[in-house]
Order: sequence, then C-alpha cells, then structure tokens
Amino acid sequence: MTALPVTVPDKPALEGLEAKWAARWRDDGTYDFERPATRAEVFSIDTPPPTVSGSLHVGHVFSYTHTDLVARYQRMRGKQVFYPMGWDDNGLPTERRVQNYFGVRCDPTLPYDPAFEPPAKPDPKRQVAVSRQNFIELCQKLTEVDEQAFEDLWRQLGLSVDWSQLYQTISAESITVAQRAFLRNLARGEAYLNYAPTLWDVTLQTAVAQAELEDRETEGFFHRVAFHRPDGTPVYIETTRPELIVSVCALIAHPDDARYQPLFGTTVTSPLFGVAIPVLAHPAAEMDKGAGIAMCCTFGDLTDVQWWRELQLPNRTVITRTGRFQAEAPDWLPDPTAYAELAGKTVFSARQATVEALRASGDLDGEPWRISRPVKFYEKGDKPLEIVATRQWYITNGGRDDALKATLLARGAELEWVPDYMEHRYEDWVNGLNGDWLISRQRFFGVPFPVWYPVGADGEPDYDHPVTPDEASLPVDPMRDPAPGYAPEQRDQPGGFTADKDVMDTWATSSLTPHIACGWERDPELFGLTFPMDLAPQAHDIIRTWLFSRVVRAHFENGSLPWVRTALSGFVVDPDRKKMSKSKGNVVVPTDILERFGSDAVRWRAAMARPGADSPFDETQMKVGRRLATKILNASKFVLLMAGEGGAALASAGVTAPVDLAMLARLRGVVTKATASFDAFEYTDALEETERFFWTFCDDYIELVKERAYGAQGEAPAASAQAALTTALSVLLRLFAPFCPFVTEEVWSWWQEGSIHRSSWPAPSAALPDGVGGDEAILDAVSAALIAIRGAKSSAKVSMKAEVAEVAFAGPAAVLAALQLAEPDLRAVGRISGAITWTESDAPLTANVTLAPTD
RNA sequence: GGGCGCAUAGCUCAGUUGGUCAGAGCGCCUCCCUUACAAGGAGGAGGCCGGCGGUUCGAGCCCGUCUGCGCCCACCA
Repeated sequence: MTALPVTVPDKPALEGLEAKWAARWRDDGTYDFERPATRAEVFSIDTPPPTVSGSLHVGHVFSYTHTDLVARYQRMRGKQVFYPMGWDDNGLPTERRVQNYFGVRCDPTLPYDPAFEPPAKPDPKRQVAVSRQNFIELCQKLTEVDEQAFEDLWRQLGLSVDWSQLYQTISAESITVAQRAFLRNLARGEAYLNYAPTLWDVTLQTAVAQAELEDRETEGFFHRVAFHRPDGTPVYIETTRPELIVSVCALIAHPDDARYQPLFGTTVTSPLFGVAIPVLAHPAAEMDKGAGIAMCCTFGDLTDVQWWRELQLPNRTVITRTGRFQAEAPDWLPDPTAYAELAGKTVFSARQATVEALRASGDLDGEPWRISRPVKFYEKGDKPLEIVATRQWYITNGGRDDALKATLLARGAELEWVPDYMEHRYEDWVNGLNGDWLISRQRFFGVPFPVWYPVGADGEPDYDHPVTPDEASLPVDPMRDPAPGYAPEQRDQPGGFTADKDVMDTWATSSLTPHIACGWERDPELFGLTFPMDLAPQAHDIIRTWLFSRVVRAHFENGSLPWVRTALSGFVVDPDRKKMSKSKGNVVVPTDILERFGSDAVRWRAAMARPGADSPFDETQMKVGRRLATKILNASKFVLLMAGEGGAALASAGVTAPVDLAMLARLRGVVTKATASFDAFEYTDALEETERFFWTFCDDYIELVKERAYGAQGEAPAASAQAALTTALSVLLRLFAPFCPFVTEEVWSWWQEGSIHRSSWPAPSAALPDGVGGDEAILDAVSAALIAIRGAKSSAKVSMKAEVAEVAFAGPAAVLAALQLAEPDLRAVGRISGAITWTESDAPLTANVTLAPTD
C-alpha cells in the first residue's frame, strides 16, 4: 500500500481550470513529441490546417476535439503522439482579407519597397498598389495576428497539440516542399502545361479547379431564337445565353432525332451576324431538352467544350478574362458592324443588347420565359464561371487516364475509413473526374511555380521548354530570381527568359501537409518515424479536395498512401438541421460557448457526436457535459476524503468485501470495453460506457459504502471500501481524461504525481487483477433494492434519510443471497433500523418497506 | 437522374451476429434543504421502433417496396 499526500480543496470548481492547466501543459511541454526508436512507437496525425483568414465555428471545435480524443488515448497507451498544428495562411482568402484590412492591392510589376508602410487609414476604394513581395509581407503580418487567436482558442479547448511542430502553408519550408514536389511531378510527367478551355472566374480573374465548383440555383430566361436555312425557313433553338450567338460554331442535335436528321450536314446562318453554321449530330445532344437542337458556342458550358473538342470546331471566344466582350469585332463575322452593340460589354449587358437586336430583327420567337437552373460558380466567387481558353498547369489525377483512375481507386480501397461508408464519397468523386487537376492560379499570394521559359529571338516565350531550378536552390521566386543559366538583365528580353507568373492553388500546397509536417526531404529521421501517418482526421465535405489530393501526391511521390486511415467528422448543424454557414447567420461563436460551459463540457458534447454523423447544435446538451465535469470534481473530492485519512490505499489486494469486489469486477469490464471502442475510433462508445458506470458508481456504490468507509463497521471493512474507492477513482479519472482533460488533471493533481495525460491508460487489471473474482450480480441486486427502498420513500414523500422500520424482500434465492452479502451497507444507506425478512420467490425482487413512524 | 446516410418516447440518440430490445440522457410531472455535489438527489409518466409487403416458430434488427429528410455528385441547349 502506498500512502499518498492528498490535498483536496474545500470547494472545488470548474472555473479557471482551463487557464491554469493550459499554462501548465505549455510550460511543462506535456504534449511534446519525443522521438522514439521505432515507427511502431509513434502515432502521427495529419491535422487539418485551418484557414486562418476565416473564422472558427463550433463545427471546428467538435471535429478537432474528436481528433484530440484519439490523440490523448494513444498517448496514454504509450505512443509518442506526433500531433502538429498547421495554419493554412496561403491563398485567396488571405489575399482578400489583406486587401480589405490594409487597403492595398498587389501589382506584381512593381519593385519591392523595403520601407513600405500600409496606409494609416485603409480606403477600400483607392487601394494602394504594392509589389508582390510587399503584399506577401503584409499577408504574413496579418496572419500572425489571426494565428495567435486560433492558437489561444485551441489551447483553451485543450487540444494536446505539440505546438513546437507548428507549420504554416505560407512558410519558406512549405513553399520548398510544394516546389520540390511539383518539380518531381514535372520530371516524372505527372505535371504538365496545357492550353485549353478552362473554368474561369471573371471577378477574381483566375482559373479554378473542378473540385472547387459549386452549383447555385440561378434565375434566367429561355429565349427561342431562329437560325435560318438557305431558303429562309427558321430553325429554332432555345438558349439561356443569347449573347453567345456571336460565338456559335455549330448547331447540334442527337443523331437519332428524326426532326433534325434532314439538316445534318447542311448549313444555316446565325441571326444578327449571318455567320454560316454547320448542323451536326452528336450523341451528347438530348432530344427532349429545349428544342432538341442546341447551339454550340465557345464556350457556354462544359458540353460545348466536349463538342468543340470532339467535333473539332473552331474557337470563337469573345468573352475576355475580365468577363467583358472583346473590343474589336471578331474576324469570323461577315459584317463587323453587327458587333458594335456588344464590344466591351459585360455578359449581362451584351445579353440585353442581343435580345433587343433579336427582337428588332424578328428572330426572337415569342417572349423569353423565366427559368431557374443550376449554374456553376467558383465556391468562393460571386459571378457565374465563364469558360476561357488559357494556359494552365495540371497534375494528372486519373480524370483523363483510366489506368491511373483505377490505381487511385485502389488506394481509396486500401485506406481505412472511419466510418467505412464514407469511402463511397471518394469512389464517386474519382469515378466522376473528367479532367486532370488544374493547379495554377492567376493570383499573387501563393507558391510560385518554380519555372521560367526561354524567350525566343521573336520575343515569344517557349512554353514547351520550361527552365527549372535545382532542388537545392529552393525556394525560388521566378519573378525575383533569374532563371538558372541566365543573367538578371535577360529577364523578358529576346533571347532571354521570362518567369511563370502564376501561383499554385492552395490545395496544391495543402495536398502535401503530410510531407510538410513530417519533414519530407528536410528531416529524414522524423519522416521515417511519422510517415505514412496513422490518422487523417477531417470533415466529410473535403474528401474530394484535401483527402483526394493528398492521396494523389503521396501516390506519386512515395508510392503509398499518406496515412493508414482517415476519420471523418460530421457537421454541427443548426437546430433546423441546416448546415451552419456565415451567410445564413446561424453560426455559433465557439469562444462564447467555451466561456459559458467550460471546455470539458463542450468537449463532452463533441464526443457524443459519432464519427461521420452530423449533430444538431443544442445548448442544453452542453449543460449535461458541465454536470458531468462538476460531478467528477465532487465525487473525486468525496472519495479522497473518505479514503484520505493517512493516505489512500491503492492496492486492490486490500479489497475484501463482496460488494467492493463486484464493483471493481464491473469496472474491469468497463475498461475492456472502453479500450476496444477507442481502438476502433469509437470514442462515443468509450465515453458512454465509462459514464454509465460512473453515474451508478456515484448514485449507488458511493452511497452504499460511505458509512463503512468512515469506519462504521470496523477497520478491515473500511480499508476494503477505501481501497476499492481509490482504485476505482484512479481508473475512472484516466478513462475520462481524453474527454475532460481539465477536470481530470485537476483531480489527479490532488493526489498523484505528474500529469494524468502522461499516465498510462488503465489495463483491465488496474481495476481488479486477473484471476480475482467479483460477483457483479451483487451490484444489480443492490441497485434493485435501493430503487425499491427509495421508491417507497419517494411515494411516501419523505426524505431519503427517513428511517425504515422493517423491510420484507422477496425474490430469487440468488438475489437474496447477493443482498445478504451487502446487508450492513444496505442497512446504512437505507436507514433500516428494524428487521429484514427474506422470502424466496420466482418473481423479480420486491421490497415491502415499512417506514418508521415520524413525530 | 446516380450514390450514400438517416427515419425508435416531445428533443438528441443507443439498440453489436433476429429470441428479456422496447432503452439512455435531456425535457416534463411528483417529491427530498441529504454535512461530496441544490449548477444537486430520489421516484414517475411518455413509444404501433416511418408506411406496406415478404422471409421466419419469432423482426427496430434480414429482404423487397414506398414515403419523408439530409449530404455528396451529375444535369445547366
């Protein structure tokens, strides 16, 4: 038996525990990763790096808590947990925020000004132009502030992150990783440059990737428009985009469509412009859609791109990258003056002008009618996407290569999914890919492509022969650094070089978070200890982006998965089951919730949301978590007080009373189940199992033994109760530690050395040694008896302290025998002063309680 | 249109391979100031397990089908 000094506060409270212990954990390096000898001793986590320019909501708090539960469990199981945090401070969201915050805009043609200071009063209408380097410095300055706020929140929440492993996607190290990985993709032929129609955001003036699209239901008008056969008879098409009539390359109908079969191979003329248009057949045309014959433009939608490619149609694009119609009349028009009404106009204005002209020419049949249909938007944009032919960098992803697609599908199957049905999302996405991964963005704040192009004598860049740097020289900024083998003065000169001015999309960098975090090519020892990682936690909405892109990069670079398994968290939805979003105004601010209920309570609520399951936000549930935290505090205090005189007896060898053994036997089963649940990443089950035991422990067991523990039945029975109580407390605190790290640490500190979070996860034998028996039926019998006695007092509307004159128990012999083993305890808790009679019967236990008369 | 998931007490959800499975918490009602805890404690009421078929001695549990909801994807002439 070990005597321990016990210091229990008179009035333990939850208030202040977060600040107290977060500071201690930071100072003590409680969660520091220490490199062990072998990979098997490590549990590594590819933490999602939050976008720091955004804001955190309760959904983040929940999903990061889910990860932390597993991290804490694995740490207590003896693993060195590699649990870094990262900040995604790269890319467009940061760029926008910096523009608004400082009142600047990036002009990459300007030279760097080391002395630049942003305007004292930002004027959003008159943004100051700054160089790219200055702009990036402002991004770093602002993200620093944002990141500190994020870190504070995570510490308050109690994430057991090793903050010394912190990374940023904007850092030189991350840029180096992104450029190195890209160069290797390029060298292996997995990255390529291609000039092709691209989905284009006209506001942000950048290309966007398939994974970043979203459909938005948008109002529009159908217009029935006449094209004309040589004999003048009309051919009607129906379109929502009449302004693209100027770009029509063909009219297309289904090959089996009898209505249009006579027209195939003939030519019609377009209204307004009189351009000769072939009528062609293609199976992608749908007979029952619109008029059954479509005008193919360059480019109205992705079907147009397909037709344009497969039917080898001319490119007649007139919409420029700004979203406006080009100024000069296109050369395919017989009469350039017809274009005057469109030149320089936005899509919206050009549409109005075209409709007016069609009306005047009589080619508009009837009036346009209103329809609503889904239109593709960039998920961060606010105007419909256009399709523009541009030169872009791609990484192959199976979208144009069935063999690669099959390989990547196999990677998905190889991955362990929690919950497993989420794998379908991955399969669906990969199967639905119809193009490679477009990674270049015509923006400023991001990882520059480490690429230059030779400039020919004619002054034209040679895109077919990019110049790349040695990996040793990374990171590079081609806008600043000259191409290898060239002098700086040769920039943009005939015979010289020119920089690739694009940057990589954010996902191109974040697809490498395992490489960034694990020290790929920077720290081989660390990489060997942590990669492939053990866990990729994330929300299920970014399977198609983050999860898939990491699989692609690791497949190419490492020939493996980046991690063994992924765990998907659901969303926190509002009480109406709608997804929380800023635009809906239904976002709950996490700091407020943490302040009001305490971190342990919020974490408890998060833990009740199972992997993958959406969970409605409900404040009343937070109170339940808070009640548990409070109960842990109070019950622990009481247990330690009962056992505390002269120290707690820790060895369960001293446990002799049948009830005590029964309680510990049951606890032993709880440990087994909780451990199995955690091993399966079912933290909710582990919590429920532990909690169910805990409440019964408090309500029944503690009540039952407290007088005995205080010595009412003598020394040996007291010692048994004390040993059982402290053994159970030690085990329970550790079972709760992943869920409620603050309150369990607080209690642990009253009577134990060191952090509970560095203590070992209890083995089943920590409750009761293997081979030692305990009859759990005693507990059930006692609970039944207590319910009967309490029920009698409750219906008599007397205090639970009311004295019982006599009790007649009737029930199965085994139950009666179990009760008799606990009779002294039962008398104490029930205040039974008189006789107890026992009658055997086949029915479940009943108790006929006679209350003592009160005066 | 395709895929996935969900549908069990007023609310949030458990119900492992079909046989004490009709459960928990919250909420509600009643009671108890009880020296661990009133930010407590005790007791209690509440359900045709979405509808309809089927398999079976027996079905929340398996099969089919329908309905409703959510998410992902496709469609956008």
